[in-house]
Amino acid sequence: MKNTIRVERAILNISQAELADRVQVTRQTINAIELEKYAPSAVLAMKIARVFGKRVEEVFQLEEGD
Amino acid sequence: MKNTIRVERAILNISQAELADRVQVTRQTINAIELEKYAPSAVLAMKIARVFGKRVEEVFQLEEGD
DNA sequence: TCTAAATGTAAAATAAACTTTACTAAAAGT
DNA sequence: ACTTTTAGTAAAGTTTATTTTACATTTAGA
Repeated sequence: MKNTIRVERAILNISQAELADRVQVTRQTINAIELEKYAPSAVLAMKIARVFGKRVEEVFQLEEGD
Repeated sequence: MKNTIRVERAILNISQAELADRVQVTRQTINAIELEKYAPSAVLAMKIARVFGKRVEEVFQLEEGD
């Protein structure tokens, strides 16, 4: 699954650690998702989208293999 | 996490098995999510919402504890 | 340049999602 | 009433997400 977390973070100008803090996960979890090492849970995806003031589908996009 | 899968299924008039089939999981997985025994992955949540022609946030809602 | 902040990474452990098989019960159709 | 479809459940197993600790690298600022 693709995502635009890096771009959204840049817009808000917040670090991975700051985002992690706001959605209550570790910094490593945000890093792994941002680098697409794995896909988040729906709960986490929704929290992240909410921080960015966007819909889940605007931040995360399904890919072929998903 | 709450969801309106049952209602959306009723609108489309499809069974849990039919939905499971369309999003490529087992019937038990749909049943468990529908009964809120656990929350789906983001990938699955997006596929389910897509079947219903709705946004993820329209089908799934974060709760206090999430 | 020196330092601090931010990011990338990795291994081991835990938790949570999902599968498989299988059985029960309810609901709907005939 | 009988049969079929749909839904609920459960235990054991596999896979994936997330945490923890820790260290290395890059970026930015003073």
